[in-house]
Amino acid sequence: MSDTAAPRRARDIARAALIADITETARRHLAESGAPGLSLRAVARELGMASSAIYRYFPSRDALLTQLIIDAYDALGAAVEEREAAIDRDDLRGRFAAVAHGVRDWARANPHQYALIYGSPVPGYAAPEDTIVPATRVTILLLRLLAELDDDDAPLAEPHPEPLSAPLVAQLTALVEQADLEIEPARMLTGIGAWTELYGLVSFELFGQFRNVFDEADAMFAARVDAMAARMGVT
Amino acid sequence: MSDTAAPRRARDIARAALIADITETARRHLAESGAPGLSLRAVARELGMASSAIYRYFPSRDALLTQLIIDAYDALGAAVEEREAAIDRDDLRGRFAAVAHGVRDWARANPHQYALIYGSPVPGYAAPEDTIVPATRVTILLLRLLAELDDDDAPLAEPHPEPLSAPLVAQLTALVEQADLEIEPARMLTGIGAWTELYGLVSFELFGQFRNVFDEADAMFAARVDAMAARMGVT
DNA sequence: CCGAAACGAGAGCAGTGCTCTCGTTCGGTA
DNA sequence: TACCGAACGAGAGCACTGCTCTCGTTTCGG
Repeated sequence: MSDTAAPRRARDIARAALIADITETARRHLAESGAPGLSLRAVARELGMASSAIYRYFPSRDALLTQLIIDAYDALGAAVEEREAAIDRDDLRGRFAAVAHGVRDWARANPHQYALIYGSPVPGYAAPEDTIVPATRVTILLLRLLAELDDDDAPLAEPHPEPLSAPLVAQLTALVEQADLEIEPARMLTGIGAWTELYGLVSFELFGQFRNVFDEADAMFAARVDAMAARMGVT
Repeated sequence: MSDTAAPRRARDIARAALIADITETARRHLAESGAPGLSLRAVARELGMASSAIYRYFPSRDALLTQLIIDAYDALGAAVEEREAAIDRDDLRGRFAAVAHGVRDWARANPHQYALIYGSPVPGYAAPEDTIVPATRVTILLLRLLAELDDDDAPLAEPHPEPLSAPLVAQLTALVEQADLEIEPARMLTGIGAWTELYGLVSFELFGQFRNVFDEADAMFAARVDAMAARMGVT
């Protein structure tokens, strides 16, 4: 998947194909039963191989889960990027809405994969480096939007009663520089707020926190997305 | 715990004490190893009893988890209520900040319990009715705040480019009536946004989504709480 | 062509949730 | 008070898990 070395020898091709089969089967099991229900033995059984043979391809169950996490981040990123790319570049409001609704729609269509990447982490499990790049795909879309808003000098519409403290401004500017963009600190902070509210809404809906509160959350979500965009300065 | 029938007979007292012992031990294991690592057999072992004996008191592992969920909601609710109650009633901003920081501080002190109630739900597990009342304790504090703001006619400071749709207004007013309070729909919606952003921030921080982004989130969190309060009309 | 690496299968270990059975102990009632 | 059923604790056992180790077999490169 992330292997850059081109498989030359026949055995390597077979190996890559089998790895793909394993991840594909595992992904299907994950989609049906969730991460806790993902059983290495069940995957092996479905593929008609001994459970021990799986360990020739994945050193542990965690390694398999890591692959699924990367795949999930990539699938989410691809889905959202595609929706955002279909919007007119000048329509900043439409682009933000595309990102927000893209995240929600993908999450509702793939709840277990969403839970895998945005739910509670497995206690003993430390996310390896391989996961951080695909994890940023959606974030980057939002950051670009913020940068374009900054270009336009779009007026922020979120009140900050207290001026931002110097250390916080330093943190925010460091983040912006790290992304190689130009976004004023206050807008960056507002954007982070929108980012977290977005995932808060989706998580609440998917994890059942809106049960008996918003059994139908479409209108509420759309209105919140509207408000978030306005706060960031999208007209 | 939630038993209202007073234990009279000696056996009932012993039974209640043993149930308390089991939940206490389980809670400790949960705090150390997280929900997936909670083992009925390990709890039994520590209590010096056969694993099968646990089933005299909890019909299943899920039932034990349910008890822990209720306890976690209650612990969070109690912690936040205490902090909020210590603030001058007229200081609405201080009260909101107390709730927000109370949630975050409790979550950071009890990450596994927080994950248990606000993380990804266990796939096969359906939250029983017993959990919904303790789950609302923090929410009720926020709703009361919103109602007081409404009393004061505090001006909302969140832009809503699109007027709220009629069905959404209906949903919101239904929610407000259900809580037996008076809150105008737009403020209710803004409050829900703050509620979700609050938990989004805490979840992101605890679940590692802020790794390499905000390794130190105190200032950012405080600033966001400030902004949320301002949006709802807290001066 | 031959040896080393890769591979698949099977047995096995330690652990899990849960069930069933079998004695024991307790406690309300006759 | 004597008794009988309910509550109880322990142990064995089932089906399952992740993971390891061994032992033949297949494959492929020097």
